[in-house]
Amino acid sequence: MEKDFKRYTVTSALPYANGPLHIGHVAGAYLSADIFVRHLRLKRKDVIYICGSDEHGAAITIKAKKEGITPRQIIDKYHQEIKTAFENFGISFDFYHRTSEPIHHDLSKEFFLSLYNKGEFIEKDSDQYYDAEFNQFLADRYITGTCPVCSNENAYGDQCEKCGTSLSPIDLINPISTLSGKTPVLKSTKHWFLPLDKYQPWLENWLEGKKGDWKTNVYGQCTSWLKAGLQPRAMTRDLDWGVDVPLPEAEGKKLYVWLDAPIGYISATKQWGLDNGKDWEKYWKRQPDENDNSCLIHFIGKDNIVFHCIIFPAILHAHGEYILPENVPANEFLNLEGDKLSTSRNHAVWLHEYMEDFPGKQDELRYVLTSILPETSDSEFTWKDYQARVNNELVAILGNFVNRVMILMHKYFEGKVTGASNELTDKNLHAAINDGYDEIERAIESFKFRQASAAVIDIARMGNRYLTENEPWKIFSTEPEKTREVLHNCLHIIAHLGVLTQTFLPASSKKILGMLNIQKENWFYDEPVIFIEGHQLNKAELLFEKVEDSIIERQVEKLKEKTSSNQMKQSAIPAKQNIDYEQFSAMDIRAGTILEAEKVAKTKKLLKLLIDTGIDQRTVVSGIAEYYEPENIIGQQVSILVNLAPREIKGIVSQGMILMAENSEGKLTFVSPVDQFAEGSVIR
RNA sequence: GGCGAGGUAGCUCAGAUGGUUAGAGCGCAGGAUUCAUAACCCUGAGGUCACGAGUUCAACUCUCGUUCUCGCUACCA
Repeated sequence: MEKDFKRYTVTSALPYANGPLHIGHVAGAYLSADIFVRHLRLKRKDVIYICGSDEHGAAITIKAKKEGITPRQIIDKYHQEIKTAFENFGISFDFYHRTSEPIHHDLSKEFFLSLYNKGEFIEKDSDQYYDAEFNQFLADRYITGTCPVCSNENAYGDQCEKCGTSLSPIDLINPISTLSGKTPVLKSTKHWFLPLDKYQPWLENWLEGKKGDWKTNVYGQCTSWLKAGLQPRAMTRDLDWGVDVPLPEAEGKKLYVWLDAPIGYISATKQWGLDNGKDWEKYWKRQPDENDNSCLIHFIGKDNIVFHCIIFPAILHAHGEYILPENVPANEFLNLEGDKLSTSRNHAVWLHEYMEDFPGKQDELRYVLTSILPETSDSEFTWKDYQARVNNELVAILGNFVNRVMILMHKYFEGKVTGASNELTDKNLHAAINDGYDEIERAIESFKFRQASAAVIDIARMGNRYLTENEPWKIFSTEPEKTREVLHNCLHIIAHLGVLTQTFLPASSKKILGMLNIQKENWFYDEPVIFIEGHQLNKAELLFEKVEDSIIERQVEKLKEKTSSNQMKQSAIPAKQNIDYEQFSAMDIRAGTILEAEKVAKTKKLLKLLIDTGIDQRTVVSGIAEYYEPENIIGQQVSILVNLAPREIKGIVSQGMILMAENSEGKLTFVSPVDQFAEGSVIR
């Protein structure tokens, strides 16, 4: 950020209100943003930090349906849970809103109408399934049917979860509405598309200007999309949950969740403005004088890059009145104990569970996560690392330094600051602290939060060194005044640590300032550190506690239990509908043997197999290349469905299907006779 | 397969525009010390900077190729 902005509008990705928060979310989009805004506030900048729950979209209605409750109940539950978790963790939003509020619906509609009236949308009619009984169009996920590829009877309209094929509802054989259980009818429906291709030249030009300024991972991802060529994208959906499309001819239609979600940043700001008597438009709209524009920064995870760097800017541009993001410092992903974080596998450290297990220790987690933020590439959280960082850095460096000084002050001077104490008398310390502030400021403003956090600890490290070099405990009996001076210098260092930790470790900062007996809501960077004559310090208390091995072991154990118990649960997916014997016997499954196997060119998963079925030798294309090497499966006996209609895959006609067993992680293994049986043996 | 990001000490990671002996923290070894939560402080060992070519007086840093990891996308029984 070269330019000095008058105002800052900072957002973090809206969490989706269908589940709780885990440390991956925090490390992705919230912690760095929180440090960033806390820093700007201490510089007395005009900054607002906005976020809220994203409460629309099909996934929420599906979840509600599954649990037999309303979408409203789902979002109320998770909105509250998420909001509380953020508060406990010390994420300092100026406003945390939710997209189900009327003000958001109104603004989203206004936004849509504005684009509509400018003629920015392309209207397109297409045939979609319609449930006559429920009198509504069916979103892809509301249709199930037989997958044309793998014959799975429970494939969804957008995807077959068994074989992973991306589908369109039209592809399904025997489509069934999940609402009425009846066969839906095809009916023409109109949708409004945003012609992203039309904005491509403008986007290219705009993004070109961000080269070198934006992180390479973000910029690279954007150019990757532009290179592929942008397509018009539907901004409306046939859904019953979301923001109504504000057109008379669009009854029963809702705005696409990715249109309304980012507008949520704006509507939240609007509500904040109303509540606080502020002019929200100054934070979002282009001002008559360009230098008066607010600096818009989106903090997100890398999965959101395309929406925040391409689609939303295109929308803002099309609207015309709004500012565009100055930067989108997306983080990569955080892994956990050698594996990806996974909500479905329950492989996660949930924020609310951490707060229960480690009450009052939010700063410890904040510190560890800040130290390992996935700023340039994926990074990894392990409990052992958590323990090491807390014990070796927070306890041993920062906490220990403060404690040493406080104890010495009380031991020698009854905790009272007297004599020359207004200023730091050691020039080297003074210079080093100033350098520290500069480094921290530079690092934060170029989104290098790990470096900034380390710089704070370095100041404490310097304090420890200063203490050992001057050894006040040795010289007290002979040079009490020198002792006093050394300790007072240390107090200045502690005060500066109290100032600096406000951004990173807000709760600990309060403790530090409390020990120094300084009452201040905020300690701005430009306020001097001065102790007046006779200033009485409070009692020393420990800032951080050592983390014992047993605590870490328990957490690691807990993680293993959760993951494995979840796998057990997942292995028991519910049974499908009953079929009669005739349907079963219609399938002709035989024992066969793989004669030849080779990778299908230009694919990752496909193997082309030649199978001896006893009846004949035939070619089958199978998506098992990720689990089997071609040369290792020659001679492998398999079960093969021989009377499946042939299908052309990648230009090869696949005649039949190999039966595979699949676990919850999608791993595949052959299903074959236990004993070697002759080719062509019937399986039933 | 296409595209993007990344592969730097045992571990986690830094290393603008190419330039003398490649850095930090942790871990490890040794020393010093006792004010402190056996913490602090000092010293040291440890890397052919994924691999192979090329450009250059000079490459971790630029170009090309190979390979591995992650992501997006395609294909997917």
